[in-house]
Amino acid sequence: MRKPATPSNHNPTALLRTHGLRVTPQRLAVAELVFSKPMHVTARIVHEQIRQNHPAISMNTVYLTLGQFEACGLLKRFEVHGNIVFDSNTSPHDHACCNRCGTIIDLDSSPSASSKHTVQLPTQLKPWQIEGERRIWMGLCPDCSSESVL
Amino acid sequence: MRKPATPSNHNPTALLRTHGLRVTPQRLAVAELVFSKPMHVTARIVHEQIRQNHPAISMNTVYLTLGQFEACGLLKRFEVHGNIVFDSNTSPHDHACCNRCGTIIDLDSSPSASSKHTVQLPTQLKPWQIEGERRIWMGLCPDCSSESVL
DNA sequence: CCACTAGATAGGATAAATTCCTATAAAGGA
DNA sequence: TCCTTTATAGGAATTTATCCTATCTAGTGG
Ligand SMILES: [Mn+2]
Ligand SMILES: [Mn+2]
Ligand SMILES: [Zn+2]
Ligand SMILES: [Zn+2]
Repeated sequence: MRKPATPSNHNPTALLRTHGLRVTPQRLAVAELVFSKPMHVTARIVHEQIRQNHPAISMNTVYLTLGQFEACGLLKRFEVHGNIVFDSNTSPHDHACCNRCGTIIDLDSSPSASSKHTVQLPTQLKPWQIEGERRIWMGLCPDCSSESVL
Repeated sequence: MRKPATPSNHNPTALLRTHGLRVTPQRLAVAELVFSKPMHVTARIVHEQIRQNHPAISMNTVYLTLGQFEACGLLKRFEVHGNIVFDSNTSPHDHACCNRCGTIIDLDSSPSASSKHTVQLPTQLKPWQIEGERRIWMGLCPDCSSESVL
């Protein structure tokens, strides 16, 4: 039995090729990082991480690469506290963000997540061409919440 | 019968005094603008508007003033497309934002808006200290939607 | 009506995030 | 290996928001 031909998300090289992106060391490094597991990253964080192995990688490349991954549908972009955050979990879900430490967590979809989207579209948005919906809970995470009591 | 003693929202001077803010020409001008009706404004927009009558007003003053109004509970702050937006409608409600022209509209609260908050708090957020929840629908407004077809 | 003081303002410096520009480098196909 | 297209690094430019400070003033009390 041979390996399946379908490129796996765990094979960054194949993933890039599948989406018509040239396989460069920088792009590969970013892919290996952000697709290793579901995560929320900013360009700055990616840059800091990648620089450990690619000291010369530029912010520009990081921005371009993340933007391309988004264009391919491999990442979703949202904003929190004025920063652009890229999410490698591309299925629809809500977030909670800690106002103090910046931690962002995924919220499990409600039981009827998919139906919710169609059912709960507000009447006023009928004439709109809605592309997406974003819900963020703001507050203090358990750690910061307990610290603030001290 | 005399005028009621309760300061009205339509009397910016009284509104400022009520909240312990000195009545300066700049502050008054900002108050007259943002409290004249429900609106969504950025510091830049407020600055441009106020400058028509107060050519020397600084962005710093605008930022400070809007921040103070927020601290008083007279404005709510949220973000969209990386910009800070101040909302003079302080009751809880969702928004829709046009990705092309930037228009922001208020969405009528769902029938059980208040109960929704307690009922729908995700289980995962039990250990959190939630301060608020933001929901934004992104897409194209009717105008931009029809233009994009042409 | 005047003087005093806490608070407000203008303007400039600073900071941070993102985009733009361009010459050079390199991936991948011929 | 050569060639064309695309990617990259680095820096400039833009944008937004905050910080700093000297000056000014609203409101208070004399
Ligand atoms: Mn997520
Ligand atoms: Mn609103
Ligand atoms: Zn936290
Ligand atoms: Zn529009």
